[in-house]
Amino acid sequence: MADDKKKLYKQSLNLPNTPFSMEAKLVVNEPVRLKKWQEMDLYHKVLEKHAGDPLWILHDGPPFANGDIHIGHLINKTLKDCIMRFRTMQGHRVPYVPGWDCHGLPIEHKIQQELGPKMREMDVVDIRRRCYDYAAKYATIQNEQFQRLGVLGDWANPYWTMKGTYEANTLEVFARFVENGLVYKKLKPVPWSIANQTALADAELEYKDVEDTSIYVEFPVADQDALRQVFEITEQHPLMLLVWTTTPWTLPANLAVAVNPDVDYVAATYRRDGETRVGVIAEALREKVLAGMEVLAVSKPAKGAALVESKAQYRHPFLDKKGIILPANYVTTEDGTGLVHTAPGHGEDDYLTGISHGLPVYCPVLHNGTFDKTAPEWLQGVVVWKANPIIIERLKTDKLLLKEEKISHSYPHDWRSKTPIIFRATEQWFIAVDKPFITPDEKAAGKSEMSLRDRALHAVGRDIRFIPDWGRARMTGMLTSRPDWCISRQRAWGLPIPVFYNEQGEALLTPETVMAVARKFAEHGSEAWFTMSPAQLLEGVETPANFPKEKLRKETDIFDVWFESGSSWHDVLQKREDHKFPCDLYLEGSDQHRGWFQLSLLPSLGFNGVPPFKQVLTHGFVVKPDGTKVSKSDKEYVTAVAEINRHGADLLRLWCCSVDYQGDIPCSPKVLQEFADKYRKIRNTLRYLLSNLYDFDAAKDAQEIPSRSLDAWALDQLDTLIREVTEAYDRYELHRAFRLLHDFCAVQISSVYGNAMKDRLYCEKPDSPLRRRCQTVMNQMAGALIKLLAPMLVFTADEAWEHLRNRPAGEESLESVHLASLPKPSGMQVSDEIREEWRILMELRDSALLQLDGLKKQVGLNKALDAEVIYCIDDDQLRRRLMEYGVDLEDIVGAGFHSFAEEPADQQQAVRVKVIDRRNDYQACARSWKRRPDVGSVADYPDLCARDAAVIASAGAIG
RNA sequence: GGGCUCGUAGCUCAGUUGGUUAGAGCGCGUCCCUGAUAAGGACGAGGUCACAAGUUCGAAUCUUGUCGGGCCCA
Repeated sequence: MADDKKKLYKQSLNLPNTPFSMEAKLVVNEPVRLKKWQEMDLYHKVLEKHAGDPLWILHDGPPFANGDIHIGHLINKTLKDCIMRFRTMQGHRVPYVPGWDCHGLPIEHKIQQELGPKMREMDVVDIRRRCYDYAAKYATIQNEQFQRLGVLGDWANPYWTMKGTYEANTLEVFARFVENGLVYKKLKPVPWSIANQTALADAELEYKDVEDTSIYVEFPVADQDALRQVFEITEQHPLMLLVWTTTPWTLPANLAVAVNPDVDYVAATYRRDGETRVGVIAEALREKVLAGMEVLAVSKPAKGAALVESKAQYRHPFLDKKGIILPANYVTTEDGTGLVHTAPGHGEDDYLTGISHGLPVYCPVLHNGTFDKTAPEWLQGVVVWKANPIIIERLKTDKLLLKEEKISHSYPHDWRSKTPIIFRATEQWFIAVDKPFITPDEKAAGKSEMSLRDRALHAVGRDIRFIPDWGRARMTGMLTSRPDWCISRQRAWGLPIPVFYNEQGEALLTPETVMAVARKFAEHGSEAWFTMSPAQLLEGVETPANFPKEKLRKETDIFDVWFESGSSWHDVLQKREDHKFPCDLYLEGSDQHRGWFQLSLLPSLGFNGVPPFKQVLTHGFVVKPDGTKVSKSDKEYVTAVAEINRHGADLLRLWCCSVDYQGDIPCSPKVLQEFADKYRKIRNTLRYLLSNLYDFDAAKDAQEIPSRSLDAWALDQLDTLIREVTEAYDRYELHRAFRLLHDFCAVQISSVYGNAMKDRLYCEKPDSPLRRRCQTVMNQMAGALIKLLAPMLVFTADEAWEHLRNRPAGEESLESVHLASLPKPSGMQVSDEIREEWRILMELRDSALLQLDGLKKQVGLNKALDAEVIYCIDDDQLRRRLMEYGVDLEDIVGAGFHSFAEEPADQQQAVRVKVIDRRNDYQACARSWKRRPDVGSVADYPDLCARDAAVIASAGAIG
């Protein structure tokens, strides 16, 4: 009997109900929704929806078309997508064209590996065809994987740097550089494989520990007196620079000796082989180098800078020429003598030091590793590796070898032939960074010439916004120190540099010739370079008399891939419809300060005179939970594809948005696993809201919200949330947006408001104003939350949107939340007085909860519904105001009943709250479970409180 | 070795111009509810703010250095 009644009462409640399931089943459901979006062409629908809105463009940096996407890609694309979706909802038209970097060494190597030795017999066109197919395959695979992540974009029309039109556009940029006079050719040392007689890229070097002979050589000083003055010595023994090298064979190319201007040097007098000599050496290394020798005297120290200033020259140890002393900061006192042998034709450092002081790039070594005719006769035709002992012997004969020793160090090797490489100066193409130029527009505007470097520094310093802000300093540093851009590579898989040579070896390179080739590439792709003759390629262009078309030879070098990817703004922003230049945002990992950001900035400055972007945002790198970097062989390595298949894209997206991307981003499978709780909290909160709105019809049921109510408090909290989340998104602080949203679900809704509203939602008559009021607020909450979550949880928000019965005005029929706009705050005005009341109520709530906990422990009061909350106030006015909150005063802590007492509160507070166990005083209502004095007050329903009796009575009357 | 950068509870984050006992959510522990139920609630324990000096009446916050991590160079 009692059980029957219980059942009956339960059936009379308005319990939550929704088809929006608790279990997300993201892995199963996301692909279904994705298909739906693709079928309805959501991307273009969204663009159409915003047809009249201003453009906002994020230009996509192209990932390399190689392998599956990893967690770094996932972070990058998720941040992009999230930001673009926010901008869309904010009221922008946001077209997004993804792209891929398709040329380059890694792909060429993969193909080499696949082909093995037979590659040598293959035609370059054939090899390139295979490279193309390989890149196309992975660009397509990654395309699908990015779509699976939920990234919205024009996936059917991505840019590929290897497409003919793209290549032509890159050449168009190059043509402008030629026109501006910024392209030139000169010698530069590059890693060179003697075995394969080819230049190598850095990525093709393999460092191995080897044992070499290092020698200490005495370089006789030519202006002895000048240097003696520096050290304040008077003895007339021969003065020598003591120079150390691990590559004796580069001595024939020696042009200078580098010293560190800040290091102390001394002149040490020593005896060797019966002769007394004075050697210049770094103070810190004197004892080590001269150990075992008879040292007679050591001079006062002098800075390296003083050596440079003395302008003293030295005689080359075995050639009839003089060298100079140069300053270089990279000179250390770790090993050697502190005086570094400098051969600009044989090393990167040497080269940079040399050219900055006007030295030629001299390299007497031929492509086969032998000395050429400019080398001394006794070395001509000798392979450099055989030259070491010959040179050492020669130095010994001339008594200029101080000592020799074996040294074990790491030395680069050609990873194919496994042989040590050499640095050899070869002809390379460059872009001048310091040469002033002017664009036609600027000329018309009466501006003056400026170099690429100055333009870049100006733009970075003033015009571009960096997020985080330190990106500016980082890029400024890199721009300040960067050398001219070497744009040529001696490889097969890339964009050919469109230069022709006549029989005299002179280069033909004009804007017209470049554009002629560009037209062919646009039509046939860069294959044309290999399949067509120079005459065909130059169709429509007159060549000078000394460049007869039929006698021309084609350049074999290709472009540095950075020049291609760095010209993407031209292909996408300037050539595609519905784009703009410059764009609003470039967003990549922080390694791209040196990479794509800088190498997009320079081409754009050369072509347009202005940067391609207004803002640059960078994110950090994924690290293991202990903060160290992940490698592919690591157990902590997280595969994006596997994790999406395990957890669903939304969970990973949410995780991406929850971390502060400015620094390192710790990640592991475990981290993601644990993150599922946060997703569930948000999902369940949405579910709770939706499930209490099943019978709500905003058009008829919506209520005014009185200020003195928890509803108004909740609405105000929602307004704050909307404002703060919007602001966080707007500042790209996604993790802040996430935290605000999550905490709102956990605290404001789950713990406070949702909990307090249960009694009225369930027990009141369905259409009671109290209940409808709450539903009015919950409906607002659901709408706003779903929208604010949409940029992050693209699938879940869309699913929830389907179950939202009362959508915001004007958006009722939208098929997807992604077509909706940002929620707006209710605009409700709240007086300071009300705000103070809310503050007091929340404080009292804390106090009451604490007291409830005490009663639970002391007397076993387990249900708050068995307690009464007494508000003790002696301020009549305040009491009257609080009374307006009605049942909120008990529901806010889940109590069964509340009352007021005139007991004075203590001095500290205006109001005090007292919680009393009423299990022995009142009866509990059988329906609402509230324990209160009015239970049994309606004669027909002795087990119900007055409210529930009325509800049942009216329901009975209806039924 | 250089440039830039990061280091606050187990985790993810707040900490305004230096100013009480350094906060939140999650997780964890204990308990409650069983009308959000593979849910929900309450309470509680967790921190030498990487370390060390210094400036100051007072430092998570400013300065210098040290240690450890990351990106980019060399």
